[in-house]
Amino acid sequence: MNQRIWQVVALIPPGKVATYGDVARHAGLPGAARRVGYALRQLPAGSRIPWHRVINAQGRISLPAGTGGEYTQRERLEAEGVAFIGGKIPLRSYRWHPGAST
DNA sequence: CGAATGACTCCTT
DNA sequence: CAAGGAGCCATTC
Repeated sequence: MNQRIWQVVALIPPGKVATYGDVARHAGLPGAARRVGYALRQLPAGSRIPWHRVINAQGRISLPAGTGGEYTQRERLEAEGVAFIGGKIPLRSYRWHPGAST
């Protein structure tokens, strides 16, 4: 199941982001946004899963401060071209749409 | 099986 | 915009 979520997260294109709810929905788990966070938490350190492209519906980083994860995620996103406006990401522009790549 | 928890989301005030 | 409450699903004890 986690693999299911990781798979969806893995196909998120760079420079774009998706919300937990969106990932859950595309993973076939509508309403399981929490499951996404849970799965990402179980995500191995050596995984190639761009978990940093997953954020909450507020366009903000949900990672708990103290683990430094919030910092890493922001750094990675900015490195991919994602901008933090007012401390958050404008989902209106960066929200990932499956199949909308081309 | 029952109760508690969590990288969540939506609605109302 | 900020804060509070309820719903959601799976994992863990």
